[in-house]
Amino acid sequence: MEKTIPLTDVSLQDTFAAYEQKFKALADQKRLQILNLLCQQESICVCDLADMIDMQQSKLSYHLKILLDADLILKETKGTWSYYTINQKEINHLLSPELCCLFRPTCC
Amino acid sequence: MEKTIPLTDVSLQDTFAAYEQKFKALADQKRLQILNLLCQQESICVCDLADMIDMQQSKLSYHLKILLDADLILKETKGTWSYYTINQKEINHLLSPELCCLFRPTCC
DNA sequence: ACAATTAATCAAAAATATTTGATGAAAAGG
DNA sequence: CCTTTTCATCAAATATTTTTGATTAATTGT
Repeated sequence: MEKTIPLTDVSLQDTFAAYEQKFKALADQKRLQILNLLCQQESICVCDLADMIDMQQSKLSYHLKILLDADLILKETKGTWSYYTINQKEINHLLSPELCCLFRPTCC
Repeated sequence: MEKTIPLTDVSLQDTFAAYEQKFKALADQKRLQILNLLCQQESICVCDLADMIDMQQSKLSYHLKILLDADLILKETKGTWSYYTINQKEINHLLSPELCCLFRPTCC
């Protein structure tokens, strides 16, 4: 007979999988620095950000994609420029008020 | 001439490094499941936990060490048993109230 | 039309993290 | 004592993530 798994456990596993992706995105110094900057800046384009954190463009795009896929940042394209902003709602849902000054906007 | 870095930036980098470790510890489904269980249970020993999540002992010890090193859980040894508890203070410092039911104790 | 700029993507290499099974140390119980 | 239980640690194998440099596509300014 097959091993059965309670339905509630299945959806809990899905929940953990979703949080895994978000915490993975947060689990990197460089990405935390990016969030910290986006948190103070309204919106920044890739080339400006590359200057600010001294990181080559392809590497920065890689890290931005990870944050974007985790829904922690948002992207708006204007012409050849890509402007990124922090996803305030998602960050606030995830992180404590104590982390507000570093990563949560509108807080301090 | 050497490139100089402002002092405040140096300590910001240290802060990001510290959070990187904590978010890395959270960035795994199995570890989130462990935290979720510890959150409801006061304290659990390794062998009971191994049964609960169906994971071999050496693997579980590996994951527990990562959570312990990140200060997200605490360990107390009694005889041959190791009992682990959630580090409520640290978890509360890190995660939002919205995540209370999954990972923050005393909340729900 | 052409050259330059912006940024995403790709494949290969390098670096890290995880899994596995075995071993060892410490304590418990007969 | 001797056997069993509990749990941490180790080295090797595997898997995943990150970095790098090159290429591509779209757009801008001349």
